[in-house]
Amino acid sequence: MDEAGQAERRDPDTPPVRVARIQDVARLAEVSTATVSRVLATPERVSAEARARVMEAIAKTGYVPNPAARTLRSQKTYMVLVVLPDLANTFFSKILRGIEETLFEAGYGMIISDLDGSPEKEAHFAAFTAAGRVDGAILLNGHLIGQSRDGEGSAARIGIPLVALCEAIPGADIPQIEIDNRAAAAHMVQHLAAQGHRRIAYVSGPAGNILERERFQGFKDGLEKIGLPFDPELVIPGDFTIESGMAAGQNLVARAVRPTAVFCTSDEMAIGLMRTLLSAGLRVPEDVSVAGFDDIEFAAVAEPALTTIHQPRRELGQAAAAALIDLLQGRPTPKRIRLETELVVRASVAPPRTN
Amino acid sequence: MDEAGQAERRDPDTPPVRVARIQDVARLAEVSTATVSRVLATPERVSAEARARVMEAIAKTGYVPNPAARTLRSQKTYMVLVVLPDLANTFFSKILRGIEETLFEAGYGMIISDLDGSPEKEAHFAAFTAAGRVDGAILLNGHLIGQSRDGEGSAARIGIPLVALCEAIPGADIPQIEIDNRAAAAHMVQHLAAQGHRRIAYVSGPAGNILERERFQGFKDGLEKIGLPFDPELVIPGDFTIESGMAAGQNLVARAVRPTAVFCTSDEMAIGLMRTLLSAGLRVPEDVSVAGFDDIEFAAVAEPALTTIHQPRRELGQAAAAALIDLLQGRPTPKRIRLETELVVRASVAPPRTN
DNA sequence: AAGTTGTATGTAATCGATTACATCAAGCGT
DNA sequence: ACGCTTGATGTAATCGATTACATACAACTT
Repeated sequence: MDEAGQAERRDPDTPPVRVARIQDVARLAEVSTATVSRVLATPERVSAEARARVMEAIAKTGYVPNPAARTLRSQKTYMVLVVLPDLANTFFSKILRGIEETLFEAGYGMIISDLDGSPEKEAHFAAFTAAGRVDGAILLNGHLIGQSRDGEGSAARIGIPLVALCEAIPGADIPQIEIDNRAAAAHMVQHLAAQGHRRIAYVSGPAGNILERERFQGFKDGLEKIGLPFDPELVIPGDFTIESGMAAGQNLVARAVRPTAVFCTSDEMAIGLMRTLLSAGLRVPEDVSVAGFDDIEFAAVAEPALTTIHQPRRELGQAAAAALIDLLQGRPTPKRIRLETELVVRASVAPPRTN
Repeated sequence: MDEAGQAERRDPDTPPVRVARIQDVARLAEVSTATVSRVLATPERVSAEARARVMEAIAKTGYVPNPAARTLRSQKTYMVLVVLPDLANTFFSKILRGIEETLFEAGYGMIISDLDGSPEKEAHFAAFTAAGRVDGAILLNGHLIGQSRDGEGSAARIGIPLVALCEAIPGADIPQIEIDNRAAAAHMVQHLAAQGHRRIAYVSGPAGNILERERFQGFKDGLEKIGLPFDPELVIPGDFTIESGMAAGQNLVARAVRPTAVFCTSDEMAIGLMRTLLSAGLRVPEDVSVAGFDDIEFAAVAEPALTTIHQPRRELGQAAAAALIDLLQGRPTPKRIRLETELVVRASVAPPRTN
């Protein structure tokens, strides 16, 4: 025999936990291991009597199949990788919960990878998937793993099922779950215009980001629809974070001629921006109206409460997980799912002063 | 032979990805698989020449060890389970990031389980750990898996290394990483008193929660130190959520005699409470001072900016992960690590009006 | 020179499931 | 009654690593 057999794992006072193996169940139920395996995988192919005996033996022994052995043989991990750019970002947490819920119900576990802007980590996770640690992946980061934003990727070749969530991945032939960012942004501009605003600033997301591009397009669509010219002076750079929102606020405060409304492409930026405006003695919405995007929890309790675009985050997560599961189990999957957004009107937007 | 050999995974247009196996590396390097394995695990036990050949073969083939096979044989998963009560709670995200960072550097992956208050899920994850899917677990939920808050648990018997983070687990002989909630709460009360407050309300966490118990003790400690009587009337129930903070705000608004300061045991409650007060026409801090606990990102940008207790969340996560890794690798681990908190003074607390 | 020790490597058992294939009995058509 | 299908079950190969044990050889001792 090998080694010390079933030695305790660490030290003598830890009871030597013997987990039941399929052999133990088979012996107890007086069947072969094949039958036990079949009871779990394809119960209809086992006689009722044998099935009952096996089930009883499983209950008695507390048998749980060893996932490593199962994976090794069947090449299925029942694990899904979720790749996201920043775990600490509020926006993702509710999405993650939606994903987790749906995966859990289907018997899948979730492994999270926070890319953290590090190519090194990305390479690691590319290897991760390649090594067969997961059956599939949900990508929230807007590009394939191991692929530069514009270059050729390796993840597609890895050949595990992928689903893109929120940030569509151009050119990738995988299911995309998203909202209509462009239409939602246009909608917001129209709302601001309907309140009487004519000088509307735009606080952008990070350059190159697909959400940013779509929302920016929507911003311009909105201006066009209401017959306003696009003024590059009114575009303020941001990157979706609170800090960049505060910086954008400084930018505004420093201006001689200020816009009457500011459309921030994330709630975090809107809240940061409002903070700066208020600290500088400007009032929202009396002096400047502010609108956000996402409808995170804090949007409703900000002061003033934030007018924004509601994204069904939990549902987005659920839909992505469901799509991936369909893919994994060989069911047909729509290539694109678009969930509805909603304009949420709160106190941070009001008609401009008419003086 | 078995089945269809190395058939493509899904459909014919997916290139049949052949991942290199240890055999392939061994053949290419003209050594046995044992030597390849040793190069990876104990390079010092392999001659320099053989090692070089193997390394080259690994690079050439892009070999990555199959984790399922490795786990099956060695009983090590290089996976850690993180159990938390609510993934959607802002408070946890930065902690998770700290955990992930440290685990990643040590070559461990992270599986997240959102308990979501469901005993069913808990049972599932107890089985999860029992089945050997993870080497260890970090518990943020304040009790052992599969154990009721006061009852006997099964997780301890499962025998995998555990670490408790934030919510100490009384009676469990495992490393606990936390802050001194009691001292921090007392500190805040003293700060409020130093500003001149004498009627200080307390918005509690969920009943029975260990954080709540400690902070409540600290609240009473603080009162005692400054010679104020404890008044049960000034305790308002909450559960750490924004919503409960808003409800607590209603409670205050409805009172004839209001406290001059409110200490909320979470920032989320403080922000919700301020929302309600402001909506009711009360001013913060002019009419009521408000203090929080945690120092989440939004505390600094709230209006008014929130005075609170800063918790080093990332560091807490890192410390917990490091402790678990020590445990997993057989190094000695301190039974209790307490990280420092800091009182962050912002605008939401001011001296009470003297009229 | 024989014995001892140590180092490097190979051989093959092993981890615990899944599953292709073999076997066997019962049911059925003719 | 004979062959054939169908259904239930068992046997054993297999997944891809790790690692106990065996072996081979070089370097020292005495």
